[in-house]
Amino acid sequence: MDIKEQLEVIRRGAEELIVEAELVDRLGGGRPLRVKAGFDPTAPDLHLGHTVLMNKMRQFQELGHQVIFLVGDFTGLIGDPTGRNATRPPLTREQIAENAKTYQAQAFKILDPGKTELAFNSIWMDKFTSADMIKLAAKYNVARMLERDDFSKRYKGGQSIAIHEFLYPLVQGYDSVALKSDIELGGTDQKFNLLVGRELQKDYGQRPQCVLTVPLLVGLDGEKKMSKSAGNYVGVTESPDQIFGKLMSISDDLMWKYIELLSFEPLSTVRKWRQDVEGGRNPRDIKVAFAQEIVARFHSKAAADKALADFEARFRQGEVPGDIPDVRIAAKDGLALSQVLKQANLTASTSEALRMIEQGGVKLDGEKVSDRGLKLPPGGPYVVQVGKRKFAKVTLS
RNA sequence: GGAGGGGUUCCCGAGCGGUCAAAGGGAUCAGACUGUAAAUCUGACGGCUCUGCCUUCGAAGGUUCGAAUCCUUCCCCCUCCA
Repeated sequence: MDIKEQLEVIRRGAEELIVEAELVDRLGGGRPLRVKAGFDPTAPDLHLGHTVLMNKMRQFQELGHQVIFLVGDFTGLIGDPTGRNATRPPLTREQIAENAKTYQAQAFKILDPGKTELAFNSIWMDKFTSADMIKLAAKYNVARMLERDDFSKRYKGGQSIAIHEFLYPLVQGYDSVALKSDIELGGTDQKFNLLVGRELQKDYGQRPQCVLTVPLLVGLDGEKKMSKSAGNYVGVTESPDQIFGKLMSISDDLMWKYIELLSFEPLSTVRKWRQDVEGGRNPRDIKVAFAQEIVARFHSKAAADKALADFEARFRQGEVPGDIPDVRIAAKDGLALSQVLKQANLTASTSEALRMIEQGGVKLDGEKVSDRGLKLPPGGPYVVQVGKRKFAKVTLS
């Protein structure tokens, strides 16, 4: 592939490339580039937002470059201050080892293990002496550190910045020296740290790496960035039905952003999709194809087909899904439906159950229930449904 | 150390003695519609043994027939000055 085409792939969905001319020069060098991406093993629960960066790594692999998956096991001991307004508590070695393992298992669903160099920065950092550390620290200064937005905010706000937090960007930058990286990838929030790598490489007599940042994936709500705490995420270990359903729930507009950052389909295909939709094709079709691709990536093609079939059956035909939980409730004399809903965990409270009935959101054996005082005699199983998504097969005994 | 502002239901944010389970917005959930768990519209949105009752407005006391609203003490945030 020529350099121009490579660049187009590299820029896909990317936020910023520093410096393009330098990268072009390296691509023309005829050897595979060393592509570094670091992972802080703090969050073992990966969601699609985390995979944006991995997808970019994969693209580099497909272009024939050498990708380095760097686990920041040493840096994890420091605690990355990025985006924080308070000092982050460091992890223990055991926690880090555990998290790193989970990380890798998920990462290789995207990356080609054969083309991935796994690195741990503890390998060189553990050998670092105090003198080495001071030498490293001497290469940067406080004013430049305070250029970083989160540091300067905390500094101005009179909040504490521990000295060790300054070391994080330095160590991350030194990793680039140790790995002799040609280009480092990271989220936009990592830009400062990535640039430190450039400076340090220069100081250590290396050619400074290029920097490519990718945007943070927007969550399902289309507003905040995807994160577990905001509840707007799709976890890579979630069930096929859930991944599929959640992706179908994103708005037609947001869909394009997701496809750009998450799909492996070539750009030419994506362009065609856009044209099709502009020409009147139902965006739902594209969304389905995309959702299937993602489910297949983390589960299997078969799971993706099944997720689609279940989805259509349930939402298009209003059918009851096959695998609904069985619930047994001890009630010899029968039980009010509102109580059944609550005890089967279909609603959070009795009040909510009554509301659902009043609003016509409850079905019993496929029939809409309108009597809020309805009492079920003992027996069953009753197929109880709340809304479109919550089901239970209830037996009273 | 000094001066001031504030803590309200999941979040933001009104209320400032009764008409307050507490405006409005967001989120969420349900219904309608549909091409989808898109968009749009409608409704609900503390709990319960549900035409009533119980618990909530930083915490604990107090005043009052009656307090989220007034008083006291305490805890926690924020802004400015030194």
